[in-house]
Amino acid sequence: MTEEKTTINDEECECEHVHSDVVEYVENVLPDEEVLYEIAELFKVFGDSTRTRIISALFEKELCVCDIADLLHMTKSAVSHQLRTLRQTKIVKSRRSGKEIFYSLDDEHIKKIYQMALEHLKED
Amino acid sequence: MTEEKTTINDEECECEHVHSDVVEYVENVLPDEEVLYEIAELFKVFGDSTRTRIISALFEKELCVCDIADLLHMTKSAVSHQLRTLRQTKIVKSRRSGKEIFYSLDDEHIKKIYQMALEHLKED
DNA sequence: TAAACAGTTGAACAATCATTCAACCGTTCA
DNA sequence: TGAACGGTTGAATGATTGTTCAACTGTTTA
Repeated sequence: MTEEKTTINDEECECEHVHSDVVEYVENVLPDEEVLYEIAELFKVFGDSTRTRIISALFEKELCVCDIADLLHMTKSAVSHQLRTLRQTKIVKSRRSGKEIFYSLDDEHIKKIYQMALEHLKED
Repeated sequence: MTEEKTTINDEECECEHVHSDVVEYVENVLPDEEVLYEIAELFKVFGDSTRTRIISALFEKELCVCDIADLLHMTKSAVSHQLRTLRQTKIVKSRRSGKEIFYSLDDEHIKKIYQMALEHLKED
């Protein structure tokens, strides 16, 4: 019944009766596969409490790696690894000043998304 | 200064010179650890493309498990597992109608968060 | 009642990922 | 110049998690 991958098959869902009209409609208005993947990638970055803690700290002030490590009781290495992810996804930007490197938020949307999540959690 | 939890140590960050005033300020305005954890948990749910695909499909129409499985070319089991996560986090609700179980979005905030992410991605 | 179908569930497996550790780079300053 | 410090990086490890598989529950219907 389930002829695997390679040639994606409609019967892969093992279903007999599907609401084909509805499915077809949704199929057509659904955003591109690629966009949905990118959305997931963005949220994945927020989906770690170390990173949400870093982000919420940077809402308040520009901070160097040592500051963040001290604030979160973590090693510089662990913090640096997470900052790398945040840098690569353009959520955070950095500037060097002498030996220190200061980090701050790079995007305004980030703030909105974050605050929307807070609102959602408050309504419980 | 920051005698946190059980025995967490200030030197854990291995830093010599920290901007203590700034750190102290941020420490005081930072949301509760628990809230930051919950935010991460919420975003974690969005951080998977299977789930973003399911969510965006449910934006359009109420769908049963078979419909979703067919739409995403996945097995019913895989879809059901993800729906369970979405149900537990109150993102999705279900109603039974005969043999079928129909799923739909449970929360308005979800839509906003999702759309905010789309906006963020468009600005590239 | 029993077959058939929609959906769920738990265990197992594979992949992903956060943290640690140790070695490294870049800048300052003595 | 070289020691000292802030920060980065890659490999290794342990934990988390998405999908598969097989067995199961609940509802309909013949």
